[in-house]
Amino acid sequence: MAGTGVDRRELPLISGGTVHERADAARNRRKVLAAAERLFAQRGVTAVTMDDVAAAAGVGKGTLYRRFGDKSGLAAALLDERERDLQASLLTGPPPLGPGATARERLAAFAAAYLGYVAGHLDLVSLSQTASPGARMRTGSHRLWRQHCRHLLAEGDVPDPELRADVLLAALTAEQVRHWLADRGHALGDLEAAVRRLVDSLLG
Amino acid sequence: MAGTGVDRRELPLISGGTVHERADAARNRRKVLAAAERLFAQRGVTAVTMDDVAAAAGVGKGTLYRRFGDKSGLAAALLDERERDLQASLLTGPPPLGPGATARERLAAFAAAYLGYVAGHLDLVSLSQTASPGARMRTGSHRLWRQHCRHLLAEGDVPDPELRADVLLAALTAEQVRHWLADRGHALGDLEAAVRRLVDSLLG
DNA sequence: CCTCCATACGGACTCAGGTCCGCTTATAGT
DNA sequence: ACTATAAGCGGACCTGAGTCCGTATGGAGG
Repeated sequence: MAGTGVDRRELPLISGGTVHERADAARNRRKVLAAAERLFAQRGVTAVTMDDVAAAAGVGKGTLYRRFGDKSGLAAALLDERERDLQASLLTGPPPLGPGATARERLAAFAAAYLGYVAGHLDLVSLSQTASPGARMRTGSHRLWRQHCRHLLAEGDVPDPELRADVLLAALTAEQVRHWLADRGHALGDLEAAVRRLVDSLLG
Repeated sequence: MAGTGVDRRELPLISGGTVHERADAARNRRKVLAAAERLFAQRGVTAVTMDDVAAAAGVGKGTLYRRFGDKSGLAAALLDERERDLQASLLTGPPPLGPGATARERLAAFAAAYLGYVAGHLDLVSLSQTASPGARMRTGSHRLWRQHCRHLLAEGDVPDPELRADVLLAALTAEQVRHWLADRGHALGDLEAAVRRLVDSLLG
């Protein structure tokens, strides 16, 4: 979570708790995110190239790549802000998403909420997951979702909680959700109900 | 299953039950598959470009793409033959893979066998699944695996058999399996056992 | 205020996947 | 055998992702 893109070397948390980011760099980062958001909204994610973003932001391509690593990093950075709400709800929000409900209830609530999040930003999430193979696992936020699921599954005293956390998240990939919604024509509500039942099964 | 690549218009089954394939076309198809197999074995899948394959096969790039659609199609064609064994076992082989065992036993056996198949051809399967987004769902063989799972799950009287079939296959994506094996350092045997337990949960 | 250099910039360049289209040829029909 | 024609061929070409490297500059230390 946190970092607004960038691979390994940590950089400013989103709020700007600057460890040492040059002013021009911060300005460019903001320009790029704003331009990307606008272009994606206007033309659709797939129709926008990295050159487009760079040009619209009035920035060189190198800058773009230095900041965000690759296209999926840019998508992750844009999603970062939107994930914040969900993440906060999990950690400190009211039940059933936050602490206070049973592990079973919390996991079902998480799965439903995560499904909604993915469905609500399909293209962006898809991009962040599929731009490069294995990108999905490497996002900071993925680690958080994963840990949350693992934790709740372990509380439920299920075998292989870690692996089942991966299974649950693998089931809710952007491409999988897209397939259910678009190719299979399922309604989001039906999916949500089915996913809740699935969680129930996973918890034995 | 069946088609040796090619997008929509069906073409010769692998054995060559020619619906109408020109002799030179068949020859080129074989040359390409042979060259691709050799190059992939020699240099590793990711280090081989489509130009390499075309050149090694003594064929133009256009021919390559006409035959196999895209890189993932080429991978699928190469896997085709290796899938055949597993597919035959499911349909007509001895239990527990084939008919004769309980749905639960058969599904556990399938999951374990499929895991082994994916792990045994990680790079190729990965390529066939990730070359283009959504490629995974569109393979002929995927439909077969899916239907098989759906069928067994339905026999087990589980809710949402179709969706759970997708979940099971989503859990056994090449990238996911690679992550478990390489990044997480799990042993294939442990994974197999865990996947069997997972199937048990899925069947209530 | 000045200097210095780590940090950042930008755009030319490389590389690989995928498309296009004019030419060639296998083969069905006569 | 002889066409006519649909199927196939090949490689030049296009596009877009990601890299490289010479140049510019923010800002810390003097």
